[in-house]
Amino acid sequence: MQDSLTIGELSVRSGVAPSALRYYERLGLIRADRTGGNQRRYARAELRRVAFIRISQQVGVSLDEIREALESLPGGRTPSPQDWERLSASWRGRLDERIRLLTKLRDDLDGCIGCGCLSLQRCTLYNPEDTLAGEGPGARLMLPRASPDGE
Amino acid sequence: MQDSLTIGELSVRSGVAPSALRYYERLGLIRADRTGGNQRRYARAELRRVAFIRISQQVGVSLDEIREALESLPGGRTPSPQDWERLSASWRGRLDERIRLLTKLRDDLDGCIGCGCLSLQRCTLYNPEDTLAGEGPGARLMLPRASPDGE
DNA sequence: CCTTGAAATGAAGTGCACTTCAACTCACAC
DNA sequence: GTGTGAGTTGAAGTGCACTTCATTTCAAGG
Repeated sequence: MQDSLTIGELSVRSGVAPSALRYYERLGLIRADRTGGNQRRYARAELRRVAFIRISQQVGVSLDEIREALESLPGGRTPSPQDWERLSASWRGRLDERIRLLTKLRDDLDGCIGCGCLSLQRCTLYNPEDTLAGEGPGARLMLPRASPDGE
Repeated sequence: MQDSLTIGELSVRSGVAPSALRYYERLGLIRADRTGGNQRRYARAELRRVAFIRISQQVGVSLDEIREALESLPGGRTPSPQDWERLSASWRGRLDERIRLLTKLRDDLDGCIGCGCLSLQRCTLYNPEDTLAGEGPGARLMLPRASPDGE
């Protein structure tokens, strides 16, 4: 059991494609040493970073924000469980918020199925102030949303 | 109060940019009549379609699937409340599933914050069988995920 | 040594959901 | 009738998260 992993090994063990790992490195999310022949060798601690990245993505965080979070880890030493705890906890509010909005949407959808409204009137389903912003992909430059009014 | 809307009016009342409305039309999600001068005029019923599109997006459905759903609406007559109810209900399972996965992620994150694991070992956070597939954007062609193993 | 599978690189491509741009035409109030 | 804001089009651009490709180099076993 060596103390470093090739990109192929890290890929298999993390479930992340080699191309994605190289991409993460370009973005500064993970790092690797190089062999004399210029091949990447990952310290075992990188496995945790990759795990953190994938979990964070499920929470709906962008790679750029994940990078910022990872930059707050201590340099020099291997991050402790407490370090990871702090990072994970920082997504907690976001996760709660997403769950809350989605649950609201579900409940409202129930209500609206009952009344069959689905109009833009005052239906709680269609409230831009309270929307799942950044949920999907799509262009980032959006016109400021006008408030919808009655049908 | 006229019975048709210009693209600007539909945009303001739906909160969707004109460019997005044209895009939806190209994809076959909405339709418009044309004036003699080739300008779009939307029937009021299109407002409901746009509302349905935006709500569906919040549920995490792609425009392509939304198009398929909308195609199941009756042609010829204006869709009834029951028609919309049926469509909305068809997203319900998906919404439930998303909420379930996110909630699981939250609970597991709590547990893992306690134990500080965040490894790829057997942490329930990192289970590809039970992932929020299709949550983010990103390329569609993904390598089949290898099962992650212990650190 | 030689072969063979793995790895390296940069550039380009993919998919989604749009937006932006340029050049032009409409519709309507005055 | 004229000006002005709103609308039209196709083509190209944007942002994110990657993948694919072609070409070349490495590493390790036999």
